[in-house]
Amino acid sequence: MNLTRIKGFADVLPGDVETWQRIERAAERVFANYNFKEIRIPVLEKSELFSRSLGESTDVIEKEMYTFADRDSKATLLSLRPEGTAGVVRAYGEGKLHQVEPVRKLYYLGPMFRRERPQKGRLRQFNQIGAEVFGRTDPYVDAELLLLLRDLWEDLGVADTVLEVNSIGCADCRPGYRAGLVAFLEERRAELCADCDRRLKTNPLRVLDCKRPSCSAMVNAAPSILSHLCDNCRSHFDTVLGLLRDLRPEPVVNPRLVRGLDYYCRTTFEWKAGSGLGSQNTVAAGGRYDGLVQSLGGPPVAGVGFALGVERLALLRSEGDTKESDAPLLYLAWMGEEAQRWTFALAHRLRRRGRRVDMEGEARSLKSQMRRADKQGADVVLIVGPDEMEKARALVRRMATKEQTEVDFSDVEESLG
RNA sequence: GUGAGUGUAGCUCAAUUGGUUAGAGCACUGGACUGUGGCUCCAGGGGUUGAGGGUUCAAGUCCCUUCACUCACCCCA
Repeated sequence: MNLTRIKGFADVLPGDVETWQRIERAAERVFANYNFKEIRIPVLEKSELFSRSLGESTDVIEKEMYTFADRDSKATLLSLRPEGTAGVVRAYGEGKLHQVEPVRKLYYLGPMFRRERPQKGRLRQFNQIGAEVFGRTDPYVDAELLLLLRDLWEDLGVADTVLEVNSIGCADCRPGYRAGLVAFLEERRAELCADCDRRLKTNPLRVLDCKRPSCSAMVNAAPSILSHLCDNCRSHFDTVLGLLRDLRPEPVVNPRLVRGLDYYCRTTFEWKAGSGLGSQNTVAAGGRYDGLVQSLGGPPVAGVGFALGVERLALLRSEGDTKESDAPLLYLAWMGEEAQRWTFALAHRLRRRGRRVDMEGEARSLKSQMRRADKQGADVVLIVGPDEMEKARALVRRMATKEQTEVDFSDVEESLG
């Protein structure tokens, strides 16, 4: 093949699709339990929506977006969405959803696009299932989202996960903490790795989760965000933790957990896989973004949400997967053109009654047809050849028992439908 | 974007120091059984050795480029 798929874009072939359907159905079920409604939004938006939402200096905006000028207007740059929150926030404000009902619990699923180096669990077109709740500032929603995710793991049989939570404060307390952290790091600047030296200017909080041992050791001595939270953030976070006490596994408080996108405040979390994903092991992540809706021109309502990577979830449960079984298959085996015409018409009638039916299109030996019926898992094979056409009676073979009976043509539809 | 590794049939893998027509298992198709699945046996189809170029009498094997994948960074779901 000369024409192949482009780098970082994947086909999901039959056999793998079932895993996806299983995940999507489980998600739909769980979201319904928590009274979330689905929202569908475009994959293409004005670039400015993302840069204003995620932050100009984030990697996603600076070097990972698929951005281009529309054909008829060089002024408006468009981008394939790199994540879902910005678009949902936009739709929430644009649709004036807050006017009808101030609290909205929404979810979405679909492809996102980031031009990164592909590797396991990371593609340039990848799929996310995400949730956003607008209009609630209470800590109970934060906890509700995490419980919802736990329900989803349970439904899908995903074990061996770790939930890390943190609070990164709000507009009142974070600036003070940030200044203190920067001062602390400036003093030890010589010891920082090259990446962290850069982070010190662009996003100092990110120094906290540098994986290098030298930086990590230094950060241990750095001031912790959790001891600098204002009273409101402190009690919000404590309530969230209290509500999660019965979660298994119990959440790990990680004061160094910092999210990459600018809009987060207060509660942040990451749900990681213990094994099976390599270094890209975050399956779901999210947090609170109270100022975002308003900063994008919407009403002054709070927001919380998460996104989970469908590909990563699929990798976690690709082995020993219990696929949802298809309806039983009825296979029509025929010999001779007359029988073919008769079974073709019968297939049509049975399918309209909701039966899963298949048959060959070209003449094959009965043996071959039986073999294919078996391979496809048919529970019943109907055999019709010249003899049966003559007698107007079809042979019905039950595959599991090899039991074979004759049925009058006039009764076939009723007995198989 | 940086560094390293791996590319042989649909899948898992062979192929001597560079040496004949690149093999095997599984899978697929057909037959043994003129009209009966799973087991067995037999046969068949399927390869630009990822692609392009170079060295050589001769390249799956050596060199260069490129593409894809994997791992570690960066970053994120």
